[in-house]
Amino acid sequence: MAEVRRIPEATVARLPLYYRALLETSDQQVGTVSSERLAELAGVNAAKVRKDLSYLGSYGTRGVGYDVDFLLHQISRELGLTHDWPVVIVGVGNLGHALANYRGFGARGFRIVALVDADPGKIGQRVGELEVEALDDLPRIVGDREIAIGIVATPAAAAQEVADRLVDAGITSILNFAPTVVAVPPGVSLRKVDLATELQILSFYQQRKVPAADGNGRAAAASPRARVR
Amino acid sequence: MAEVRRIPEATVARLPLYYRALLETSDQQVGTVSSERLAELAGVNAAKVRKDLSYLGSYGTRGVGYDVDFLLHQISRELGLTHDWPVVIVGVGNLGHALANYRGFGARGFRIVALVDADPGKIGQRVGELEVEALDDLPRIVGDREIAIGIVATPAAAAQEVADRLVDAGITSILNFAPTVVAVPPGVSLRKVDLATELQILSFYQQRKVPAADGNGRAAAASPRARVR
DNA sequence: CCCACTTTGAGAAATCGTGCACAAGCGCGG
DNA sequence: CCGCGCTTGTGCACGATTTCTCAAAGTGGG
Repeated sequence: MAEVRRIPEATVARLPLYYRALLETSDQQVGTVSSERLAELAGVNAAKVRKDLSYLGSYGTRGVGYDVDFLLHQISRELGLTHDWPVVIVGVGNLGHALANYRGFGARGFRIVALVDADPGKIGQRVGELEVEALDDLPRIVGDREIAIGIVATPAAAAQEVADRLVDAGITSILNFAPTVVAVPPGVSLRKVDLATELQILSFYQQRKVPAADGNGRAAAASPRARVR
Repeated sequence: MAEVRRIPEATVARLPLYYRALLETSDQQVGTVSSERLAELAGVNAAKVRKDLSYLGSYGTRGVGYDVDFLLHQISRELGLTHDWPVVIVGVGNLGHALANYRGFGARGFRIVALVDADPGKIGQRVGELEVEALDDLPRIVGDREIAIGIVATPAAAAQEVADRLVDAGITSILNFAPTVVAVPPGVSLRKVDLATELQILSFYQQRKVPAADGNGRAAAASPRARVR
């Protein structure tokens, strides 16, 4: 078998965008899309779309475009969305609760199959279809249900400890919502979603828009500058 | 006055990490930190820390390190955290609700001052200290309370429309939680937080860890590869 | 006061990502 | 069967980011 194609990280991060754009396109009975159109839907430029897709293989047809369903299938396969991934959420506070009920995991492919919390008071509590289980049972839960992906939705102080336990239990991909840096051993993937950080980044650019605001705000019409990616 | 220092986007995205690390350090009565130590806390490498901080100015002391409180102040100022930013959340569903109650906006600097929803059934409903208001009142709300930052927590289908209304109302920074691409005019900053995308990225790397799993899972021990940033 | 040691700040090289430009390939009409 | 128009795939130049490296600058001990 051929060696595994190396796909740049930046490209991987955009594949989900294309995936979503294609899903919408597919719903509309359109047979093919051009890189131009796909770029518009995904909010990037056409050259980037073509380059990104070329890493997956030559799936387009010159003069025509990409077959929507075929490309959709290829990207699905590449992203590992052809089968379901069971997911465990640790931390059933405000955020964990919202995540558990969140229908918008958009494309399927992910299914929350366990909710875990350290607080004995929460164990047994029902959330939707699930019942909150004990943190100490993680190894059994992860093992029995063949869970590979864990979501950390605890307070910052508990995040590292929880991540460690997830890894010990056999989890190899972690999505961290706690506002803190978490370290994981090699071989374990980690991504983070951090509200405070995002707001602070916005704040940085926002601040630069108002040239001389000293305390009150809205000194002048926003200068048309600074675009955040 | 000197021209505005240009700070690379990648650096801006890391400033919040340093900020948080410094906050923790400051709590511990430590007077100075080295780039080495700061790097450890922020989960990056020391050279990067020094380069990043050097964009802000020469705030360190050779042979000693950085004065924690002084650096903290400089970064605060740079990020615009020296004053409060009022924030409006649009969409009071599961997610909006959780965000409204979320205490973990970590460092202060941001205060949710308005909740808005399009559903007449939700208007008037209380969430914490706030009362849900009508989407149509956005211009007044944003104007009166001098809000510059808006959070979109609606379903994907409504996101673009809501973003447009936010912009019309005078918002110039948007944080989008809806799983869809949103376009904004120049001069408006936009960042997104996308659960589905993050999970799909994890899935991509996760998939590559299990060499020959065809349907069942756990074919072998995870190969120690693929690190996601 | 000088020396050894530590740590920053920044030049320079290496790597990564982006966008342009265009040749190559494909479908369609004549 | 040929030529035209359209769109992909990709080489290449450029810009951004990361990493390496080391001189400069400060501290503390003798």
